[in-house]
Amino acid sequence: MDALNEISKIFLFSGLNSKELQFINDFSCIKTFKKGEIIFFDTEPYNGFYGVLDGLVKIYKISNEGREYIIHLEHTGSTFAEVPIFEKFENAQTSEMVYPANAMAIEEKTKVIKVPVRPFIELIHSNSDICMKMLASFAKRLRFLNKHIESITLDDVTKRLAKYLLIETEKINLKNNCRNCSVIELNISKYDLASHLGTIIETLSRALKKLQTEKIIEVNGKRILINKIESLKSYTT
Amino acid sequence: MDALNEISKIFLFSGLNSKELQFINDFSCIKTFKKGEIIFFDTEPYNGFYGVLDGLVKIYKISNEGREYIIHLEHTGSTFAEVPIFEKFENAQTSEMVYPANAMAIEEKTKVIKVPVRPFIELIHSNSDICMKMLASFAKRLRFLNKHIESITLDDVTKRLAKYLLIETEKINLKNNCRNCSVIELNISKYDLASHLGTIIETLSRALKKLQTEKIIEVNGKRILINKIESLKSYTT
DNA sequence: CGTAACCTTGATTAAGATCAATTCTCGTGG
DNA sequence: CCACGAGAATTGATCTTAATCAAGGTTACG
Repeated sequence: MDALNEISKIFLFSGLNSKELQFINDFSCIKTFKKGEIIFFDTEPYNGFYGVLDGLVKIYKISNEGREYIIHLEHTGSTFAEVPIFEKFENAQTSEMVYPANAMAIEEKTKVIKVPVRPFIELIHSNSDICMKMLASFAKRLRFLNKHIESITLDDVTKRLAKYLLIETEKINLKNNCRNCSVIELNISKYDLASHLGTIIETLSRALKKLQTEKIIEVNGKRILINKIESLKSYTT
Repeated sequence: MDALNEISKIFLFSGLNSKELQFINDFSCIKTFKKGEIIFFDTEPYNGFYGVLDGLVKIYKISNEGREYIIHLEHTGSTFAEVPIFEKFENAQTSEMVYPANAMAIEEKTKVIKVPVRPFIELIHSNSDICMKMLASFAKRLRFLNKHIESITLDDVTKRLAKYLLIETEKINLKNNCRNCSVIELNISKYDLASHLGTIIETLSRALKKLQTEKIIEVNGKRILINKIESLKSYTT
């Protein structure tokens, strides 16, 4: 695929003209990671943000006790690690910034683009549309995080799982343009799913079991069949 | 105080010239709330964001079971409920938007300014600086929420409390320009503090007790004396 | 003073983390 | 094609944390 075409897969860059895309392309670099490879650690000095061209990236933290939790899962088109750019803007503490979390490729051949800060700042000043897109993308993430906190604070694990399954079903329906597809193929390991739901694998396993014994879902490895979507929905209220 | 001068207390508007401030002033309205009064509910149709001119505002949600949790506490200078503006931008679902959470004044004579969406969008398009400020403010909030999730997922209540106390101490030191002020005067009720830490008042009470029996702090109503700030810090690691 | 809101303390319970033991799955090499 | 081994997932037993329930104490304020 043509490089500029590929870059425009990133939502943030999707409205740019070819000159602007070329500008991005000149300064950025594209790299492909194996499954399990680290893209950056939360100790590395910050020097640019990333966009997912293909594959799947997990953004996560690890506690002192060694427990991991996943903040975000980033799919094709998403950008990540853009927040520090604008903290720089406010603080001008350019030197001592580090990445805010760890990032790992969790699909084979995950392809990302790395955009350095300086040229991007230039671009953003010359193009107010990209600024608005950035705001929209931040707004979306803020909304997501608020929902996530709400869920972690107020819901038990089974409820959180039910919410996750419904969101995934929604996504699949949207992608396949069907209204009641009922099979979810997990694209992440159960270990990662647990950590994304703010729990551990054993507890996730029991939650899945619970929904299964209630005949709401059927689990078969990474394939989850939704039997009673209405029951699942009533779980989340 | 002069109205324009007052408006410029809002961080987002702090760099605007008097013409722009006048523009904001013409379209916005300023209102003062009593302690405990609701500013908006999460069911109301969305029609603008707010800035705190004076006092303290809690942004919170209530679960079906009636439990409350506080997402943010907004002080003078902060804006809140700006996220939907940019979701509108993306979705154009102008009609069906509601406020994302509830907002309540929790100090007497809390004074807020309400800015309607349309004029603000106009302003933001004509002034790229305000756009960058908005991005900086969103970035700050994203960072805060990520820390918050990390804390809720990985820390126990005492650790969360310790972190809160340290942040407050930091704020007070900054404000009073001293390096080791050791008395915190809580500006919120313990009920609100508990809900802000993602727990309930009884558990908070026990956590405070715990730190007190370890001689790390001394609690006297709303006044908390920090005895051993180093011990407190070591709690948070 | 009296009452309501706020806070503390104790006893009990429930959810989920931890620990430990298997079982399942799948890729690799013999 | 099968056997093996490693990582992934399940299951059970136990323990810890914090929520819930209940009672009593404090404070503020009319």
